[in-house]
Amino acid sequence: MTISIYQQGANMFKSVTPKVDIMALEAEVLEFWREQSIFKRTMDERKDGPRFVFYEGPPTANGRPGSHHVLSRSFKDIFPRYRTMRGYYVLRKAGWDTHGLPVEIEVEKELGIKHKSEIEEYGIAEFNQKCRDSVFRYIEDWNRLTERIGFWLDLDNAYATLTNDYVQSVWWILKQFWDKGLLYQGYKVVPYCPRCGTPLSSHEVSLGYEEVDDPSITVRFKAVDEDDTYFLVWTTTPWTLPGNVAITVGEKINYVKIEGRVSADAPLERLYLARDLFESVVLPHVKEGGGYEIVAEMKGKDLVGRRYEPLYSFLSVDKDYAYVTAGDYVSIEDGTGIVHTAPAFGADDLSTAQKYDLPVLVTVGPDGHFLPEVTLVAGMWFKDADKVVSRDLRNRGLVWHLGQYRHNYPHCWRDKGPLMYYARDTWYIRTTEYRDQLVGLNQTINWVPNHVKDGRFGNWLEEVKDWALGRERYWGTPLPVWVADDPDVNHMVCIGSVAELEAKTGRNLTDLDLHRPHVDNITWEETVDGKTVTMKRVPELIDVWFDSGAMPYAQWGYPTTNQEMFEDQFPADYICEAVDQTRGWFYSLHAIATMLMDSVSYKNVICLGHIMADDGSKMSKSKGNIVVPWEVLDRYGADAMRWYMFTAGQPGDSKRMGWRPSQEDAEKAGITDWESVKEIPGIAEVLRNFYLKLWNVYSFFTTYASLDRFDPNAAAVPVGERDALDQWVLSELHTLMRDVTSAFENYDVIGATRPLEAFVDDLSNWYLRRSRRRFWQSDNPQDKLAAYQTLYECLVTLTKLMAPSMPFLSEAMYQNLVVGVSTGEADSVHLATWPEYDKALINETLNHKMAVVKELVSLGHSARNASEIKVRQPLMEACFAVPSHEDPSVVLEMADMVADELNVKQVRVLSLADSSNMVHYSLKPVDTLGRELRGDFQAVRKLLVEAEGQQVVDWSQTLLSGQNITVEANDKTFSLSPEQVIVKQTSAEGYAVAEEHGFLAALRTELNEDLIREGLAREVVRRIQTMRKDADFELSDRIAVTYQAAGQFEAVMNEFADYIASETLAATWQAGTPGNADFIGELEVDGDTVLLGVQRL
RNA sequence: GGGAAUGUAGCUCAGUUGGUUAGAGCACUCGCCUGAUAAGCGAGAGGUCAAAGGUUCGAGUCCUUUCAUUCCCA
Repeated sequence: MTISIYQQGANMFKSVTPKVDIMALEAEVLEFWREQSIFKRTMDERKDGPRFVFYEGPPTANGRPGSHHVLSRSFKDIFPRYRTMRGYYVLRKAGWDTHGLPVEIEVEKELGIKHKSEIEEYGIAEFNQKCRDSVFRYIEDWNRLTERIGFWLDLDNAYATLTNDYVQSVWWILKQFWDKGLLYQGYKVVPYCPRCGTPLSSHEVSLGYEEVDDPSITVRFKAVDEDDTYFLVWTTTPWTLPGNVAITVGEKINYVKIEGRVSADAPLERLYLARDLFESVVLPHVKEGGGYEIVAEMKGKDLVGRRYEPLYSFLSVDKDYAYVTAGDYVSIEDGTGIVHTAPAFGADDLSTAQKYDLPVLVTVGPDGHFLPEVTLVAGMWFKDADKVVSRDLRNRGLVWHLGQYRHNYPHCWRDKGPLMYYARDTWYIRTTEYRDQLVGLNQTINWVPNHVKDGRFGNWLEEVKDWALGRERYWGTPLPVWVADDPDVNHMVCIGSVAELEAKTGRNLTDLDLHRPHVDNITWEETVDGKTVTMKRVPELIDVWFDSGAMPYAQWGYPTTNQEMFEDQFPADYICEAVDQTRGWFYSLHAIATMLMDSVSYKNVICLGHIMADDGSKMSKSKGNIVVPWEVLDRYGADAMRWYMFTAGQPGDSKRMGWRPSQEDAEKAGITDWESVKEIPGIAEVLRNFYLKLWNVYSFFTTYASLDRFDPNAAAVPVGERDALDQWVLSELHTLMRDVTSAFENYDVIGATRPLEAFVDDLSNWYLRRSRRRFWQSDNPQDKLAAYQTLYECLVTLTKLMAPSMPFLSEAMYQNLVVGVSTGEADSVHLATWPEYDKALINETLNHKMAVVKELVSLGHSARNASEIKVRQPLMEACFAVPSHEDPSVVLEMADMVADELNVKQVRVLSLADSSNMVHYSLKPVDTLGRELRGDFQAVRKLLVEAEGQQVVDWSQTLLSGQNITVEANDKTFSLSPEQVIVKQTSAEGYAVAEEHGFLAALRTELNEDLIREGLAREVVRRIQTMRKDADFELSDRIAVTYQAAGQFEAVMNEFADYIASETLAATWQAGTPGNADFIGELEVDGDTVLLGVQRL
């Protein structure tokens, strides 16, 4: 590899320019990883290490990967990289989800097929082959993106849910459930299109909502045990009334019995309905001469069990029915608070039927037409029966009110016809039997964010329903149940492996494709109770979520193959997907592991929010607000995009992402070169504020370290003998190591990333800025070495701390800083050992002191600003005050640094004596005083805060000298200690001052001749430096200076000759005409000028 | 219709068990510094903490209701 930034074997840092070509850097790192097989080595070299198990939630490769996949794949990558550095063996097997309806729909579109029946005409084998061909259509895109963003995943050994090994494992799991009696057949209400003869997925249903007018009918259900008394029931689907088996109330809802008549000529009657709906719903429909009054009140639970006369009795019924049931889905938003219940045509209705063991009356056939037995509407299209049933009930005096109701109702997205909620016979898994285990095991899982555990996911488990497993489709894992073809023989078997099938059939089925129609063609004969029957497979496939939830076992083909691999890799330590998987993969993994292994299948899970468009709306192709990941990567690189994903917000929150300006806005504004102006501000900021800042520190270090031939293997200067600034930055570094490590251990990604930004800022803008001169000095080699060693440790440690999050930059820096110059170190930062912090180096007091110093220096700058005296002009003195709860001695400890930073000769703490004329005091009680004083707190607080004049000076100085003060409020006397009152010194007069939160800086602005001349000397230095820069001299070039000074500059150029010469690396320094120098410049201050000539030597 | 999450400056986000004058970065304006920096430093402006009630000496934080957005379920 020809990598400019790595210089192998030279035993010397390669000097790095301040400019970085991120694209080239990342390409080179990728090439390096590839050539050295670094990813493979992270696994090979840790084979004997402790296990960290990661499961890849399989995506489908029949669509292109989007930005949200960069999000999830970055999060999937960061913890395995961290754990690898901690010495763990992390096997990272890729996986692909390949089955399901979306695949079929794609193929249907391709073939121009509209109806399910056309698939069978086309041929299931051919159709499924098309599906098989389509599922890996974009796998190359996926592989490329996965590599480009640095997601290390073993793509070469990926599992796929369509392989025979995988399907066979799924069969084995189903067989285990079958043997435990967990599989059964029952009804499930699905949105169903009777024209297409197929159920629709929820996604398809959401495509077809339309506003329609339906009948709104309020029906009298005659109570059996009371004369002239009815339950008032409301429905918008009269056609379902012949299927009625119950009416349902809400247990906690208040109901009333009312007595009266609906109109003058109507008979007297009593009606039950929800109390809250009496006035709003019933009374408006009462006609002239009618009226009702409340005669009794009761709760819904008091009505449960009451019987009524069925409206119809077309079908024979073998179970008890026609009574009042309870359901928590009953609302009093509309209707009457009593719900008509027809289990064949509503999901709530069916769950009530299952709860009460009610019959399911299927009055309509799968073709949408009524069965012949339902004589009233026999053979009629279901929707046409609304009118007939309404008319029939009206003729029988059972309709209390009939109107119209406008609402959104789902329609088939293919043929636009109304959907029918329809109970289909299907297979279930009895997950309800495991509810307690599901809930209990969930409590042991670490959820990020935590609220999902007891919120979205926990609630779902609490109310878990039996898992509807069957699908009447073509492309998927076939349900391995074979039934006798003779309806009189009740015999079924579940097949758990190909071997079992071979035993049954006596055939060699090694080459059998475990999909339809090939599996359907496998039949055999058995003798049951003396009858010989043919065993045929049931037509169903299974829910694709079961496929994905089976991956801990099926990715290894368990138990037929790889038993030891499975045991080694179960359960997962860590998985990560977006929040929509709570009822998807998170659930299917959890449910299967609970029922099969009595175990969790993952111990830690990060549940990510979605990526939204810039305005918070959904990203969609039709809106054109999709952010294509490749465009982001090509502009900002993978590290920046990853870092943005990690730091932009809480993992569980949705993130907004979009180009600004948007293409649309750019066009409106007449911008023609949108491609060159567009930005994603958040990611651009990552580059500016973190990546490039770090790069510049790195560039500074390598530049001077190679000039000075710094040897990182030299004996270390003991930390105790290093400069306070070194001790401070190392203390911050080890604090950072501690905090980042603890965040990684707690699956806290923000905690593992954001603190690095703050540290790099400190490193660059405080440590390095304050230390620069130490790298250039020539008279104190030990201090210089200490500075190099300190900065080196910071940079090397940073490469390791950010290796999991920014794998490319950290690798590039590590190669140059470590691999190039030291032997015996890991070949890649990703093979390196995670750095352990040294508790002894963490000095919280020092960290706090430096924070105070930075605050005071910042105020000093602020004061200079206010007085308009530039930093180049030295001043005599700076005075500081801190609030009473801070220690002012830090000012004196760090006096040199403060003085230098502010360019003042002397640093002082304001004393009580001299401050009284300079400072205004203000008082404030500590907040916790409120706990003691309770009701008197506000009065005392007011007294302190509003104190003025000599009073506040006396109180403040008393407190500052450590004594109590006495105040009177609410006719009581309070003695307050310095711990209970904060004294703030807030402003001063006659000085340049700045104040914030009681920290105060005051600069003495008075100048004398000495200070002015020194200021001029600095002006000269600055001018010469600028000339050096303009002349493109090298940093180490020596120069000759010739000058011609006038006025006050004459004295300055003599007095400060040595100072100016050493600052500017001037080897010769002489007065004269600079006429023959290479570069000439002029400096003018207050009318005096100096002419400067510089020449490279 | 039910459940969950979110709502703090123009934008992106912090804000510990309730407790200093609600903070930071970006963007904007002005100034400074520049011998590492695509940078840095300082100042200015910008907030009814989604809204309304309540608890409390004290609420961005706790409670109730409402609104908006998103996700899941129906």
